[in-house]
Amino acid sequence: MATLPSLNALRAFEATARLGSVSAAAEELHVTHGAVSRQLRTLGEHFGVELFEKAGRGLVPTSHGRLLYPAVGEAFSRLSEGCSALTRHLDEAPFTLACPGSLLARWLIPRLDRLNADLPELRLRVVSSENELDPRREDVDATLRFAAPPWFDDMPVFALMPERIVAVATPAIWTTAAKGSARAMLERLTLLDTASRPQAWPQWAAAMGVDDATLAEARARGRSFEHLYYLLEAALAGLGVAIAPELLVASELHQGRLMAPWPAIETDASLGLWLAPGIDTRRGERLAEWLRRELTGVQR
Amino acid sequence: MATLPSLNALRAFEATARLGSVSAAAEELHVTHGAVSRQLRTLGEHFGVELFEKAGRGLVPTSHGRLLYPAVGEAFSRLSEGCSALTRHLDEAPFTLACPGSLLARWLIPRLDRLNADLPELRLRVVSSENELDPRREDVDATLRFAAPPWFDDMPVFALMPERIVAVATPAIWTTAAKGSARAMLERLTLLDTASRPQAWPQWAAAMGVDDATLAEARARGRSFEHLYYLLEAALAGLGVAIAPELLVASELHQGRLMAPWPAIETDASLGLWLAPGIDTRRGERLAEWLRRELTGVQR
DNA sequence: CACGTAATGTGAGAAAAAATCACATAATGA
DNA sequence: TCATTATGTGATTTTTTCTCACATTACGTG
Repeated sequence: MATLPSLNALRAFEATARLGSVSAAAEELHVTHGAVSRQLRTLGEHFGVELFEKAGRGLVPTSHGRLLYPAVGEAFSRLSEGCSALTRHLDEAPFTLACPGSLLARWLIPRLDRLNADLPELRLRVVSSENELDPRREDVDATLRFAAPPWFDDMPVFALMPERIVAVATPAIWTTAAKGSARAMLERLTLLDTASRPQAWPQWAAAMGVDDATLAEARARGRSFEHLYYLLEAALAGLGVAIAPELLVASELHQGRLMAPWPAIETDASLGLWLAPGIDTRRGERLAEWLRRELTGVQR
Repeated sequence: MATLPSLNALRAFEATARLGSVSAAAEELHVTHGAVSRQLRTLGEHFGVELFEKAGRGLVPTSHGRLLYPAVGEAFSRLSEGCSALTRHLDEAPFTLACPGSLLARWLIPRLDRLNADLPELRLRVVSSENELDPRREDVDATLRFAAPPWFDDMPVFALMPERIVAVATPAIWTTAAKGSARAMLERLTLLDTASRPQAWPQWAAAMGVDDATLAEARARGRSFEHLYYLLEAALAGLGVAIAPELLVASELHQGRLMAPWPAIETDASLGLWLAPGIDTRRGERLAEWLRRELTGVQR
């Protein structure tokens, strides 16, 4: 294979020959006419002949240019065809987002219509998992979940917001029970949590400055549920004080069905979007951007 | 037409996919493996997906890479085909060199076999013209001749050597005539020249410091011939002293059939090779290089 | 199973290519 | 002839690409 001339020069040649004008080619290639003119000069020098001659206001290929053009034209249209086929393929494939059931039910589903309307080209498909998610699943393009570092370093991750957990219960609980210190609350009320977040109460207690012994006693009296769904039902039924991500109880707090006397505290985990390696990054970025907008909108 | 990714990145992709190895592609493209690796990364980022994955010691295209490869492979082979077709066409076309008859007969023809043997790919065709040459003739790729500046500035020219003219005559003339000063010679001998070089004797006289009046008198007694061929015949027949380019009388001087008592002088002209615009420059350059080698060989 | 070997990946800086700007030059058509 | 619309080009800046050196990963052999 003889050494090819500069590919950019060939592209300039193709556009100029097709359009019959340096200026038009320059516009198509989003450069100045000077740039195209130089490329053509380079190409002419490569072959040692003039490839264009002036014809009125524009240029026409010389006999040598006419000899070269068909192959170059076909080559570039083949290239462009192939690249856009891949792009189209990537754009048309459904994008699969995995997500824990609780997050799906309580945060994502209410926003799913809007998400599909805003990013229809994503062709979003959501799958949930009741158990621990594996972000490396073959058939998953991205995973949305809370997780604490360290994160897999071979998977790009968009950290969306820190996890904030909050202690919630029905207004009735708070009025009948002491509203004093966190410690007082722990001593008198029943603690509710989920099996998937055994660290939630300890983290909360540590942030509130409550000693381990008091917490241990309280937890011994508490109850643990398999899923957030049951936890919330229990809290709403007035069984005790639940600890849960603020994001997932926001609507109950807003409606007044649950109340949170203490501000939410940040844990070391974050809500993040993990992208499968080798998967369409651009669409992952678009999704992350949308999620981030949605989340900052909630905080507003 | 969607905007294409970097063409060099596509070329790196094509070579890597075809050879199954970054290193092999790098070698083929005459760059380091690092350069190819970067190009592939760029291309992957353009599409937002991985195009290769590791397989043993090398790489194989992912499903996305396999989707892209056929088009890119075909495109590059089409490009390479087209470019080499043009190159081949240019190499195979005969190369026409124009040249004044005197130069052709007395310098080029004796060297023509060697020239064709050294540069067979030139497919050299020589045409001569008895009258003034027009280097712009349509059917001529290059013109070899003596000319003084100013030169056409739209035609590339390779200046090969300065023109040197020398006064020559048979040994008999020099022995019978005075061998004294140039002025003495001019006063006693018959001056011979060609109609195409009316400035030759004046240039020589000026270089030798002879006054105009003496020269004018001498020329009045002299004879002018239409072509160098007749001039040389006259000089060899002992009719007088001829002025001629040293290059064209070198063999007679070497054989001793003519002698030159004074050294040759340089004129403001040069022997040069004029290339027609729009014509294969590379072959012109090869020819110029050969001529230059040949001329320096003669001076040796 | 550690080790040599042969790949690829990557950060920093050097080198090369390309683009721009501003102006020169050339052809056209009123 | 002149305004208009092109292309060509020198000098400079910007961008891209490459190289180098080293890190990392996979393979196969003693």
